[in-house]
Amino acid sequence: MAQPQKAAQSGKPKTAITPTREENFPEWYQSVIKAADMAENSPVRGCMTFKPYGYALWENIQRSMDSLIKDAGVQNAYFPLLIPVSYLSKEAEHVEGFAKECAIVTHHRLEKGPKGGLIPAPSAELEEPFVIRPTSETIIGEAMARWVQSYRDLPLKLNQWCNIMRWEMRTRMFLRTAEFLWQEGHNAFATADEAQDDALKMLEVYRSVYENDLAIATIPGEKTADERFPGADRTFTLELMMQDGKALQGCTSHNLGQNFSKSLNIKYQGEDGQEHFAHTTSWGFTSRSIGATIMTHADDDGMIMPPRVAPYQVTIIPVVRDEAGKAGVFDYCDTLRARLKTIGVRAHFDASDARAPDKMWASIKKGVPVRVEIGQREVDEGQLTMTRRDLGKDSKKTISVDEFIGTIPPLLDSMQADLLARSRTFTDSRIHDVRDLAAMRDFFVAETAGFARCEASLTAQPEFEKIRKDFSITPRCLPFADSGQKVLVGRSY
RNA sequence: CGGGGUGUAGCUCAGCUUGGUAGAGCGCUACGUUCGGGACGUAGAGGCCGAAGGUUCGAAUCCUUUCACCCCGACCA
Repeated sequence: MAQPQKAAQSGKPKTAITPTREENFPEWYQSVIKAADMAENSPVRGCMTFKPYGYALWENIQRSMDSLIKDAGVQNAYFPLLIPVSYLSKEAEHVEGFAKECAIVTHHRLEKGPKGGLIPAPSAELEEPFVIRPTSETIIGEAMARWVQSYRDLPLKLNQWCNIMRWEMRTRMFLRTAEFLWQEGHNAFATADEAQDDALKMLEVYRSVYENDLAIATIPGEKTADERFPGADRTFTLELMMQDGKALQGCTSHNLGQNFSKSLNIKYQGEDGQEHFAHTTSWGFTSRSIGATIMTHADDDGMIMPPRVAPYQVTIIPVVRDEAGKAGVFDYCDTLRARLKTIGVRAHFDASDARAPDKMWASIKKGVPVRVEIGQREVDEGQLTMTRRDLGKDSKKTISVDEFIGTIPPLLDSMQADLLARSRTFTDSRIHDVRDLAAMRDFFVAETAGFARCEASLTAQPEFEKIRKDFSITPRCLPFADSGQKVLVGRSY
């Protein structure tokens, strides 16, 4: 657990999280997650446990995204976790990048082994093993092939919320774990144009969630040929800039053309009476977005939740001096909580018997947007004392409850806007134009440099490969904003 | 999969070189005084030292094997 630094010893301002971002960004990141009680590593290799507070954030993200997906005319469905190995073989061309890191189910029963303990029963070996889905392209494609007969069956737009398993070599909480949560959309269309429009339309859904809900500035663009999904004609992405200057791929939306429909046999009879292969898209957004939210907004005192998706938007902390006054303060707090609920503000009344300062720090580390403190003083005056998490203790002020109730919704909105503006300013400030590869090399000497933007043709020069290796950088995307003429290059997660 | 590191209390770690039967801080429990940006005192609970073998009168400590995790690479639909 991160302990507060003793200011007297260190001579630095006291921070709730150690180390600080500047001292050690990766360790700071882990500490923030722990201090906010969002998640922990599980006993299972490479997997993590979403604790209630972290899962509540995911649920809020999910709720918002799900609504936008449905608005786009997509229906939710659910397909099996286990996929017959033979299905993966169907897309032999993509197996290279696809099936290597799968978990495989080979037995259907356990029995007592010779050393005690349970082992897979040799007599219960499956004739055809299953893989635990690393993505559901094949099994959904198999269904689509049966469901699509006529052009009247198109477009067919399906989405599923589920877990995925990829046996990743190196894992990091939220950012890359062996098992993770996501949604995967799989749409099929009659024409190439529709599929292309769709890939961009779903990317726009993701942009909306990142910017409007998570308050994270995005850089929409297209992946370069080297970076795109092997089975895709075109891959679109939102690249995000984290506080350490590294890129995080926020999501992907693929125009798969007819590559998958041909290998999975998704075809339809057109108005012309002829058979045609469908044009498909796939698009995914994962629980990595939580990692992005942390690395974008959190500071050296812990998490900062964007109000729109914050599990709690307000924490109410009672400050009680003696048992005699406790009931009155608690009633006052609970009444406030109830009033906030009626105006649609998610409030948490911390009635636990922890000490008031500990409750305050818990609220800070969890990143609750607004902290309210209520003691006998406030009760007597019909007031409350509030502090904004993003501005810290200097923003502490005492106002009437009525004023608070009247101003809290717009206040949360403006905090949301402030966070996005801050993220946008930061992102823009770390993008630097470079004219040539020598300038690029100079730029990346700084560990936290950010992104270099240059003519796309520069990365085709042989010397680029060397820079790429020397600094562990990759082309992140061809931003739409530059009409695909320029490329952003940076370090990434 | 290559290179390095670590497994001892819920957490972070000391002890291991020079074998002698378990330690600290934080956290937790109880009581008292406290309580508005991280309180303090007193008294407690809590560990077959990652696992399996071996050496020894005796192993957290030495040897062998094995498993897991972390960091740096490679990988990352």
